[in-house]
Amino acid sequence: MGASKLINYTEEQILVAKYAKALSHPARMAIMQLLLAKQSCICGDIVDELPLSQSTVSQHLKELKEAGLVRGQIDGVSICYCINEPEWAKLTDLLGHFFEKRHVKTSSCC
Amino acid sequence: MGASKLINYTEEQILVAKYAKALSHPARMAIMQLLLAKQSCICGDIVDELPLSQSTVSQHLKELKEAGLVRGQIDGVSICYCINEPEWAKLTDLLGHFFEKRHVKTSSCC
DNA sequence: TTTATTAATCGTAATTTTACGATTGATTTA
DNA sequence: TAAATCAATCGTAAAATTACGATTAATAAA
Repeated sequence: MGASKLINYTEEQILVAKYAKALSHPARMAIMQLLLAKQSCICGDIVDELPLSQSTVSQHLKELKEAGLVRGQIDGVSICYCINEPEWAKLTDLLGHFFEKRHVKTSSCC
Repeated sequence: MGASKLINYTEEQILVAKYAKALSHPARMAIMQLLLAKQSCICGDIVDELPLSQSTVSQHLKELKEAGLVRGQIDGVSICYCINEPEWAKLTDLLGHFFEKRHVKTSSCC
């Protein structure tokens, strides 16, 4: 009965960390807010709104896509980006649960 | 007139990104969950619960402290860690607002 | 006072992230 | 078909992150 040493992290910890990492850069936050507000947006417009080069924005978009938060669809010469709604709902649920108002029963030690 | 190019990110984007970054590693998520569940915890016990060396855990704790999410207090030879409640409330509000259920008026483009 | 315990910091190496310009590939327009 | 447009990818450099063992500093116990 000593303290059992966790060998691995929980699925929840890994998943939340993954989402948090996707949102851990102001540029990616800005992209997400843009898409959440605008419903959809072509890549060029996103580049125009950010103080970064086209290739750098493309890299950030790739990270958001890889985290599953964003989807892109060809629209002529352009690519139209939008929120991946089911995944976003999943993230909302997960974080909503994690960040819900907590009850501090007693004052903490510090 | 043409699209105005953002020179900087908003305060909200920078702040949320900062919090997200603090939570963007499974070890730091594990620490936060531990403290949220236990109210407080001495450093050694956190080390015991994680599959990492003492120095690495200390580094993660430092990052959480620097993000303002966690506070530590000397307790004899040990250090007692706990959630920084006011800051956590701030984060909860901010993220709660950001991750609140959104209304998708029309189907997205992709 | 000496020894033991606890956690922060130092030094270091490997990996990842961030950013850019240049190039490529795909599609649309002339 | 040729030229133009748009966004992904490549190549690269600089910086940050992650991890560890070793050392240090501070307190407690012997």
